Amino acid sequence: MRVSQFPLFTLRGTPADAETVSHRLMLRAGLIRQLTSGVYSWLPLGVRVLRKVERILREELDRAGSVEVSMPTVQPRELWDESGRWSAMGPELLRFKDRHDRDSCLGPTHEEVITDIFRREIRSYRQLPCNFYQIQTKFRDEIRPRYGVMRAREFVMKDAYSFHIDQASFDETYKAMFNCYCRILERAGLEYRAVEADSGAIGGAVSHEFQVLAESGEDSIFFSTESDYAANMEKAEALPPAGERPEPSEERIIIDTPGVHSIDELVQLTGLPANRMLKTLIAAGEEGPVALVLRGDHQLNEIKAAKLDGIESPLRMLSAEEVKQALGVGVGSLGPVGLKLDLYMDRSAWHLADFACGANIEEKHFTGVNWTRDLPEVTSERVRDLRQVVEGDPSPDGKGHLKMLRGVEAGHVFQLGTKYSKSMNVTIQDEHGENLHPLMGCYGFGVTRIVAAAIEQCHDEQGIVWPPSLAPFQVELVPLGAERSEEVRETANRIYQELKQADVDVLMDDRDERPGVKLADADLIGIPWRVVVGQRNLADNKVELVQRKTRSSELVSEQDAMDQLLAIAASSESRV
RNA sequence: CGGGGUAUGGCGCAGUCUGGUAGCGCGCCUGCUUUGGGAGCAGGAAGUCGGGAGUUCGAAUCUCUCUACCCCGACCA
Repeated sequence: MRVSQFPLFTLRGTPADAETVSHRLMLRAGLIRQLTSGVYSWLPLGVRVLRKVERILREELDRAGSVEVSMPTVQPRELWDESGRWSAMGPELLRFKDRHDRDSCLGPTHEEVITDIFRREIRSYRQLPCNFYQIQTKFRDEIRPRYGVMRAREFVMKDAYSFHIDQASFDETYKAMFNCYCRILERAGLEYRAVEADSGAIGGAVSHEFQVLAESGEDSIFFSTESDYAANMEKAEALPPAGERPEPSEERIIIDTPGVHSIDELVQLTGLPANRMLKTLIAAGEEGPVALVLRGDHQLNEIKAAKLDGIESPLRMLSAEEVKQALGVGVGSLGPVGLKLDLYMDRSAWHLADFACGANIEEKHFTGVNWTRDLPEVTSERVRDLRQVVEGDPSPDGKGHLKMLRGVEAGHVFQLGTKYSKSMNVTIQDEHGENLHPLMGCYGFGVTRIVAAAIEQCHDEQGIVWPPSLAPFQVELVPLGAERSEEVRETANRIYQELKQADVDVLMDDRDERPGVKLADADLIGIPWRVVVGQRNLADNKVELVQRKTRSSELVSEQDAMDQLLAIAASSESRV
């Protein structure tokens, strides 16, 4: 393409609203423009990147045995009533009425529709397993869209759904899809980790997220220094501390702690470390408040807490006022001693001896407290893993220690079990003529999001540095001063034609702009290879061949440049 | 939804406190010069100051109200 036919829409300045690198660069490079909150148009250059992503997805999904379909965005309420999600989804589901006053919604995901297709069309176990995917625009009315297309309300997702007669069949497909996602991200040229994830309300033991590593990622992922273990923060298990709990060596004493309402303040006042203190949090329970006791330096993992027996669902922590009202003491002075509530203790908290904690008396704390000696009624029966892991914790598989990285969730694969096949009354006859609810798997991948994630991971001061497989073009041809030099013009046109004939994706910047403008734009839009044709080097029969990633450049003959580019194009992933 | 902000040519902003009829930089258009890292000079186009209501002789500026967008928290591809 020629820029005169394929406008670039690059921006010199930085839009004020864009905070993250990828959002800024996507606007500056002319990939996207915002229409309204969380809703973006894709400009020509951006569309080409989307097509590259989609192409990889289609090839790999086809290879994995998934079959492409296309389902509607507009969906009738009745289907969602069947699955129960019309009421369960909440305001994230964008609802509207059509002209006949029928309730409808824009699909945030397509379990209902695919299940409906399945139950109408599939009758026999002989037709299983089956696996369908689509690449399609989704709408979720996010409370707070942000970071450009990273968390948009309207976005493109690849969603796939599989159906199985038994667990073995599901496991096989799950594994195939897991590997498929690994291949996709490898082909995209991105650094990523597949991590164990919590499957949330959907249930099912198996769930993995595919996290593209990036400093600015919204998710924290933990991995072992010495094994394959990797999990997101919600899921990562905190093991009990090693060894036996030390014996008590201090007397319990009560101290005045005026003005102390937090662990930090207690550390200040007493000089004791936070890891020798307890913090006591109060959650709403089914039969009154429940206390959750953690070590002072640890954070509650709300996903883990939500799964405790007797805890109100969804998890709700009592406000400071509610605590005061229920217990007659402020949140800053709570502790397990003498607390007449159901307790859950974190493993690390349970391992402490001679610790400090609130005395359940306003502005008083204990020091030298010990579980069994001072709290004989509390037993290990209520000890759970409640906290968030931190770097340096032992890996849950017993090998090595945990380190943390930030990631952007690009994909998520998990099992739905019979959630939809039951609620939507889908049955399949097995070989004995028995009717069974098929098992389902579902596999999501953020198409628009991964473009942002790729830029988060692949950029420098000057702009985007596309992995070749995602780049909108393979080669950018930059003639300098073509208006003044017939030789430049002819050489550039010749290279352009030859590359096109060789089926190399080439963009020629044929604008009548100064060299600086063209080169700065070339850096910004990040095409992997650049050929600069200028009078200066043509005098020596040379053109300049530049690699965007390394910024390394060499002066070569036109023929050498062609040979190198054709070799690169042939070996890389970057053809459309 | 709670908390905090912003709204003035295409983009980024000043002007608002202290009311007097809109300005700067970039971009855009024309011409001349320049031409290997975001050119120079000259000329030019472009704004119902987010909407509505009010106060006032007079409102971008003061008051009320509505709306949109952004940032911080819970959701998720």
